[in-house]
Amino acid sequence: MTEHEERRLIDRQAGMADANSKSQFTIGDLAREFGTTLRTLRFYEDKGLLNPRREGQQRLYSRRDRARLGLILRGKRVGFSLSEIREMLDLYDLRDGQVTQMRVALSRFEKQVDNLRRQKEDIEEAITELSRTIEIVGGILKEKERQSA
Amino acid sequence: MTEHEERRLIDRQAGMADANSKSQFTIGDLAREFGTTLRTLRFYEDKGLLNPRREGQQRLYSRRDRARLGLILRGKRVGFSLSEIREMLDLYDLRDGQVTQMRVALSRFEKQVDNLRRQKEDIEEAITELSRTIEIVGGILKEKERQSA
DNA sequence: AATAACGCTTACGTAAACGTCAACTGCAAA
DNA sequence: TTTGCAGTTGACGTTTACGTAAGCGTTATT
Repeated sequence: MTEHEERRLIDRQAGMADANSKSQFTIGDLAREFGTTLRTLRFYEDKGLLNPRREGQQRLYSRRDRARLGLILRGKRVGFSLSEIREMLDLYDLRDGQVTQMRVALSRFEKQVDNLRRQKEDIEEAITELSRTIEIVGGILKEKERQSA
Repeated sequence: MTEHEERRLIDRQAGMADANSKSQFTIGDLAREFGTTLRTLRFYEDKGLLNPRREGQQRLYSRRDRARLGLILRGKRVGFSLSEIREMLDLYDLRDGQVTQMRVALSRFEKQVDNLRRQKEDIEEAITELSRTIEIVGGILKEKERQSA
């Protein structure tokens, strides 16, 4: 079965009625719930972000795995790379009492906010530059149209 | 000579006193003036963005080439990919009287502004989400510190 | 028995924009 | 003549986050 077909299957199913009551999840369960693909989950595992147990060949995800996946996806949304996320999760596993770990995370989050702010500024500058160009080009265009009229 | 060494050479030279009086430029001239590398200029040529003439083996850039390079770099700054830039430059070369060409460019610029606005929104959302997380984590941390005191 | 639904693995492909090497050539100054 | 600087041409490497292909196994249903 190709990934494409897999996705169609995922898309057309919804019934996650008991997602919170369950304590074990298949790879398909999680893909559906979080709107990702099987490939992605396997990829994350390959990168050491997830470690579901195996029932024979099959992956079985615990509630903890599921929570980790949630953290991974949030991390992505806010612009962390997978390797950064991995580091933080590893750190989280060490739990040296959590306080130190939380402090570390906190400072990374703050740094990332700075990054995002910088990116935002870059984009704003680009918008400004492009808008200026648009006005200039637009002006010339109008001029030309006036002449040819 | 490695790229690293090349860059050092570039960095330590400045004298572009006559950059505007000249009409011919070596690859090093342009790299210095625009703050890029030789490799980059060769790469752009490879991608069909630049077409300097040759004096034997050596590349010789005209003022027109130099202007094109300026456009390329502006295009990059505002978020166009090299292939998009290439298309627009090619279009520019056709000069069907320029008006049609300018209209095409104009609409692309406007689309790109939309893209940039969207990107900006995404970043703003990320900032919001991360800030919320920071507050939560920060709150818990304070709580813990209070307890241990 | 066949098909569907779910899962598995290996492994190559993709896009973007160059960086990094290697191995030369040409020219001028010391 | 030996450096040193400037330039040349391949061609492979890098990064990120998966997509896609291909082929195979397991259950449950039809």
